[in-house]
Amino acid sequence: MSIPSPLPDPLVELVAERFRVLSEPARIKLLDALRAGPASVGELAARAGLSQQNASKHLGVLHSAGLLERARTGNTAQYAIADPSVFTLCELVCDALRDRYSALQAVIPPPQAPIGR
Amino acid sequence: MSIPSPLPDPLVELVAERFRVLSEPARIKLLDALRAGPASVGELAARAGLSQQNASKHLGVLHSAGLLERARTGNTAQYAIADPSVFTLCELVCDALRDRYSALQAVIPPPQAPIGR
DNA sequence: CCTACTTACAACTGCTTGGTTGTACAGCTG
DNA sequence: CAGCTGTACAACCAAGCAGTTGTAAGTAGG
Repeated sequence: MSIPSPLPDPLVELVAERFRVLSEPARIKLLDALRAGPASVGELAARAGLSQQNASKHLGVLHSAGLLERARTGNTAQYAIADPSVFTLCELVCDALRDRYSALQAVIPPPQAPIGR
Repeated sequence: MSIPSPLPDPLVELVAERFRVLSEPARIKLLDALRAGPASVGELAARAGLSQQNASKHLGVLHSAGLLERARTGNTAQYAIADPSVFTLCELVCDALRDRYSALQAVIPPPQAPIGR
């Protein structure tokens, strides 16, 4: 374990910030869209079902967070994954969610889909 | 890869929600405090440097998210980690952050600590 | 029974931020 | 040069949430 026991405050902030960047459905969709490979803003917006402005905004957030790389080629901007660990994070969460809900499904007489906040 | 390619919307929501729960420094501190083992609200509040009400509130959030287990014994409430995967998540983020900042340190003539938003 | 203690909840405030709208800027094309 | 396309930025509105304050409920102890 290379992590100090009382997490220093600055590290706590950075970790929370990283999670905050990933806490938005639109950004998860964009990252998901990037699983198919690098693409332009318009292409990603289409894949994720977002407006061009909204996609650009969220891509900017992901880029400033260091999760994406940007490459401008002529008139278009190519975004690509800069930190592949985000996929590992998402997979871990998906596994945990699957475990949780399968556990729930084993307990509840399920009347309907468990989705609904 | 057991994860569908265009992530279904409900799953996207759940993943984002999980990250949102982890996107708060106070909650990261509480989880960090729980690395030393289960403890009462007051104890955790002290460890994390939070007020009792604030700690209770955030512990409630973590509990509703399924990350913590609650056990009331007499007058006190014992909270414990229910989903150890959160630690894996935090370690992954810490590693990624370390990589990122070491990469930055290799580029920048570092005048000072790179922490500072 | 009365007091002290621990936990949880409700109300309030201020800040942050997501999505939209409008627009500016840069590059390609004819 | 003019028009079109792709991208980014700024301003606005509305919703959500963190932290505080106050307090209620439940338990243990004298």
